[in-house]
Amino acid sequence: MSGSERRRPPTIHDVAREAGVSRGTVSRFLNGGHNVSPAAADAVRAAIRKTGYVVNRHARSLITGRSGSVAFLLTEPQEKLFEDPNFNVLLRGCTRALAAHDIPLLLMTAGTPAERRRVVRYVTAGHVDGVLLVSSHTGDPVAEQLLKAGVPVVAGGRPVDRGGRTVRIAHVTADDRDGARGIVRHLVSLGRRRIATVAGPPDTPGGVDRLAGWREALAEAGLPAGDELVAHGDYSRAGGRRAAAELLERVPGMDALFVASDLMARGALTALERAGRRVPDDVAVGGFDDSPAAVAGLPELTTVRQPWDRISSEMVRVLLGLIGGEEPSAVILPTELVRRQSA
Amino acid sequence: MSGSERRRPPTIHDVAREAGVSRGTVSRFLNGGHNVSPAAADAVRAAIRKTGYVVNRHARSLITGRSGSVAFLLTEPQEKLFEDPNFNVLLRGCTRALAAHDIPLLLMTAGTPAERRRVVRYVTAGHVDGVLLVSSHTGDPVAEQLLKAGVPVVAGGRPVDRGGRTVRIAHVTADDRDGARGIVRHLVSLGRRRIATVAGPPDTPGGVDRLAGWREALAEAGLPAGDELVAHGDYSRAGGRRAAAELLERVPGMDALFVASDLMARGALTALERAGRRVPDDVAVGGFDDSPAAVAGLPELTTVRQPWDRISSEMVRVLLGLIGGEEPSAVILPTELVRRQSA
DNA sequence: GACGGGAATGGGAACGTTCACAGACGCTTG
DNA sequence: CAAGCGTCTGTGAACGTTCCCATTCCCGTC
Repeated sequence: MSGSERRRPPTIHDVAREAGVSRGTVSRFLNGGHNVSPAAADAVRAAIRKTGYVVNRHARSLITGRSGSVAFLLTEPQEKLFEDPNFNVLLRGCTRALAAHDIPLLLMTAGTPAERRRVVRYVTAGHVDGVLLVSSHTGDPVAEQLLKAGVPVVAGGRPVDRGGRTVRIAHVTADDRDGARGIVRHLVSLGRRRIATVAGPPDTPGGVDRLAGWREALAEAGLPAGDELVAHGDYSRAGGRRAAAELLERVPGMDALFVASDLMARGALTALERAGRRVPDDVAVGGFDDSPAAVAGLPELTTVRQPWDRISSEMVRVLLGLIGGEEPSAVILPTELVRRQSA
Repeated sequence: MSGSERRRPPTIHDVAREAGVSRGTVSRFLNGGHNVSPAAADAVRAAIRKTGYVVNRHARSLITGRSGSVAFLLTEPQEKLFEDPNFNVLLRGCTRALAAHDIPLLLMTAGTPAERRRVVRYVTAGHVDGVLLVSSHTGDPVAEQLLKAGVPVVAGGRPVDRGGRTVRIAHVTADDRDGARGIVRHLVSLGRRRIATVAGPPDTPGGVDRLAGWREALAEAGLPAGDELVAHGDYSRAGGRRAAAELLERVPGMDALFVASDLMARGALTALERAGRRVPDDVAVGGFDDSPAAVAGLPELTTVRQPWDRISSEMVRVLLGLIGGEEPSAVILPTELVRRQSA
């Protein structure tokens, strides 16, 4: 078994000979079948089956200038990939959506400056046709460089600049503000009146928009929404615990808490438990994401479901459109309130 | 900004002209620099910097027959990727290790038969140079097909056939048996005498080897290790809960429990809590993996750390060796006992 | 029956690299 | 000084595909 030679695979030439047609015809058949007679198509089909032909993507890419592959680029430090379940769900969805188009996904991370350089060089050299960009933070230098180089880029989540304004990048995102408004309204409808929030970092769209939704829902209900009711976390479990503890100290009478991510919410639950508060009796808790963390312990979290399947499939759809020459577009998808035990 | 033309990138020819040498010299410089005079090397280096040249991998691959990329292949149903944190850690490690060699990683899944066909066709067509295979189950048809086609494959974890014997695939794994023996010895040293176990599925190496380690440690200590002390889970949280509940019914007097994965252990803790058992006072619990799940709740789990960083870097090392023509080898890495609250 | 036009086909050229080979050069050795 | 050898260099060929153009064929129309 040692020197197991890999035989030279059949080429388009072999198929053409087998089918009794020219390379050109086979190539046309492979690329949509336009201007190929039914008889020729049948012959080619049979020849492909017989020879076991598979197109050589390198040769194709060399001449078309397209690689037929797409990068999934994570511009957060790599650890994030594992702390935050959302990245995983997105990665799964994109892999699946791309597989349907027979497009391979290259996984790349750009957490450090060195990685960033490597990735930018690789991508701008044309080794991928487009980039699915995932990053929760703002002012991403990679995105700018790629855009400037004319590489099709679709961001997952609303890409914002340091001022919180939307950057002109094609993107797909859940309607964070509306989702937050919805779950806070739910808390209000349960009769809660002192509703605090653990927001995300102010330099992330989730941090900004979910906080805005919270404010709006409280304003609607004529309830207080002052800054003393807001603490910021970093989307980690520990950050959620700290922020909730801070709020408990500051607002001992709070009877509900909206946390901007499920993972932080789990941390917040720990803080509430330690402080002797019962959930949901003393404090109702709402999360965001409907990530695995939502049901990874008791009580299960009432939360806002982000439509990850649709987000990932839309990201792929928009990216392929961009690659095909369409104009950048933004897609905002509705969220869904998921009621469980915590509220 | 609409019709943003991507300029034709510089080729090796441009570099050669700029440096005043021939294509051949530039190519030799790029591929190790053998037989290139220092003067020529300097000129080429400068020319590359000036032109911003990046090698066109497609053209290179076309002639070398190598793609310069590697697939990370998950042969479990995709959902597994998200339920089981180990896959994530492995994925991160492999991405990082490959990045150091400037080798892109293609993420592929082969959960369904259709996906399997697609992947096998893609890989055997030579579109990747090798495969990092991750699968916890046995009798993997993909692995066999790839091996038969002469594709370099390295498995993460011990690849076993239906009889539990090691299959002849290069692989890298933690020493599951030894790790299990170690943590069970620890339980024994705490004075526990009725030590049950939630094992993994019997068709996985983790299921077989960790169970064997449990048996051996108990035999050493002269403690009972009968089948009534064994329940099987499926590596999911819910499975762990069910199995632990079953054991509680069957062996009410158990004072320690070794669970073959952290995730299942978290489920088992839920079952113990519901049954009113205190951990670790009434029942000491040991896990396996040292995954994020271990510290994702209270009590934090005493567990067996798998050396994921080393596993992934060794997988990459072995795979690159295989690609370079070396013989398949197996690497078994030691584990480490991590003491926390649960035991 | 000549003509126009669309569908189908074949084959040369090109994509950007590596490989193999031939040759030039400089040094050591007989 | 010739021969031999290792180092360095340039050039033509090849990799397998798509693109482009020229050509043929068929059908409908004037």
